[in-house]
Amino acid sequence: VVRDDTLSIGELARQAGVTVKTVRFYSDQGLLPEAARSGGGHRRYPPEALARLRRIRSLRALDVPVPEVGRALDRDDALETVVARQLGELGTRLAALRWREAALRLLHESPPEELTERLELVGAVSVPPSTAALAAYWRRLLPPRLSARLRASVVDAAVPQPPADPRPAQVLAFARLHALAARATDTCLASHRPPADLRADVLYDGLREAYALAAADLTAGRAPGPGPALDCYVAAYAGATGRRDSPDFRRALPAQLAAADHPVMARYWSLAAAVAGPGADPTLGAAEDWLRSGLDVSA
Amino acid sequence: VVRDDTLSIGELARQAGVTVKTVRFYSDQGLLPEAARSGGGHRRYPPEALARLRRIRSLRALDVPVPEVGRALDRDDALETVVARQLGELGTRLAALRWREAALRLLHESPPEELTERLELVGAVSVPPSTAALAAYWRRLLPPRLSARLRASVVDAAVPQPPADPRPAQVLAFARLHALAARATDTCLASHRPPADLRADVLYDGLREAYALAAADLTAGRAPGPGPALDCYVAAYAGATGRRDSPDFRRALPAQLAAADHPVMARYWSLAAAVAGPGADPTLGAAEDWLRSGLDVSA
DNA sequence: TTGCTCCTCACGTCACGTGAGGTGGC
DNA sequence: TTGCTCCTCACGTCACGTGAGGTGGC
Repeated sequence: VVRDDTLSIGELARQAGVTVKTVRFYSDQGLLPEAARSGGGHRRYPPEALARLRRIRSLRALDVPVPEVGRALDRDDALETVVARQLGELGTRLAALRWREAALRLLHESPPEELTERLELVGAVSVPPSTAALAAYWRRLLPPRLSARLRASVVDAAVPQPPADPRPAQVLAFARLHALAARATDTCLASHRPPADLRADVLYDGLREAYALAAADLTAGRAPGPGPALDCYVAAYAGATGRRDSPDFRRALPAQLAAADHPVMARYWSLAAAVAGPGADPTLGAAEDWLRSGLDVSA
Repeated sequence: VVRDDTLSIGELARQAGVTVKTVRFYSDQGLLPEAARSGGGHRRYPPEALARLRRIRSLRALDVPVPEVGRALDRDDALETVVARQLGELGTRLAALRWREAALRLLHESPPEELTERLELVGAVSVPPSTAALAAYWRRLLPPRLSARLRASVVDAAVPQPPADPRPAQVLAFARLHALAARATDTCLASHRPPADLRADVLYDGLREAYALAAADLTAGRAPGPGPALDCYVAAYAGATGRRDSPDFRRALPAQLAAADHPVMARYWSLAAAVAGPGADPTLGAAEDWLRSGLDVSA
């Protein structure tokens, strides 16, 4: 009797811990070489097929797609490459799942009478969440004459990043921000545009610096008041309207600022702070508040 | 002209932020009521359909399956129930994804020469991981005469729970434990069974108590030595063999224990500790070590 | 009349699982 | 001879997306 070291499909499946159907599928896909068929058409596998099948199973257990498993086994792609790619893939899916879990937890913890409303609120934001709607809101809000560089930088600073592993409260805040931005109509936004003779680039360049200084003051716990941040803030408004910083200018500024205030901005910044969570850097809104308080204090 | 307040499928889709194909699909599934068809066969939707479609989209964004969405909308199931069920569903999937991510990260951080071996190692454990193989290992390891209650309690204490959000090192340790348990053959296990005249229930009941006391001592940072834990430990062995605690018995015990030692147990317990992670309760193995050191110290 | 919208099939996705109906091999 | 294994179709899964080929409606 000639000793045959090939394996039947059942044998192979059992030793690798998969079903016969699965082995048949891999064979049909060309992932697993059949040594030959027996007289009756039964598949016979060479002994190396077991190790190969185990590697297929290992990669599949990590959810590597079947075609990619094939490429990894046949050395077209290195194992390292496949692992790295799959890690990235999984990161995306994890982010989406974490967001969904926090959203569901929020609903689960909501009082019954708010459930329907909150479902609509969180259901309106995509999963994983996108900041595109908020960025669009800001682009419409900013003066049209602003340079592309400053526009991008302001949008970037004003739009909070959704956290990677959010708490339910952060999901709610983000959803509310989203709704706020979606409700803002173009006419409503246009009515709050600054006057046409304003030098937008001068203003926003100055504000950017002022906010950065104020944020540092805030983080350091300093009380609002005179200082480089406030000087920079006032200089931005003075420069933008072709004037100079002076006691008179400073006295008149708060009323002008208040007149240009958009009523929902306070809500925007408080929601943005809630999205970022405790311990995050101060928002532009918080910096603005700190600066205006400083203006009042020094008056 | 009669004012018609129905919506076309395109209108409806746009306002709800989904594709026309999707609306068609929901309509065909009976999720969305069509008011009627126009002369040319075009679907017309009543105005309430928009709110309904938005709710469908919200629930689908949370990955609630379509049939379940239908039940939630038609009040067969309360929204709360659906949310709770989906939260559970997501928890399971998150656990699996977190495990996979840690496994992939482990492979990603592995030196190239260990990659293949580790892939096989972690690929052999199911995702999410199951403790069934480890429990089976312990059931084969324990004396057959042990009562079901004690058997379950020992297995429970000896098998580490895989962490919900594992670090790569914990995945590796769990995979190694798994391989260790899988490699243990029945004959290898049988050769380490205790003698037949041993009163297994007396021994393991006593050991359970001794380990609990020793674990508390360990957690409190107490050095090995005489005390209630050690008394309990010695009493368990004495009682199991029909003897009494005595200086002679204590002197002879270490050699007997060493003779019965299973060579891979030290590795088992160190892996089990690695699976549990830093700051976890001491393993039974750590308690055993502490007790044996106490025996040596007091000799 | 010209685009745009809308219609209905039919098929694809992804990795197998589930039968049905029949046969090989110890 | 009796189970058990193995074979090949064909179809199902889940929530749509993608065409093809044709028509309605402003």
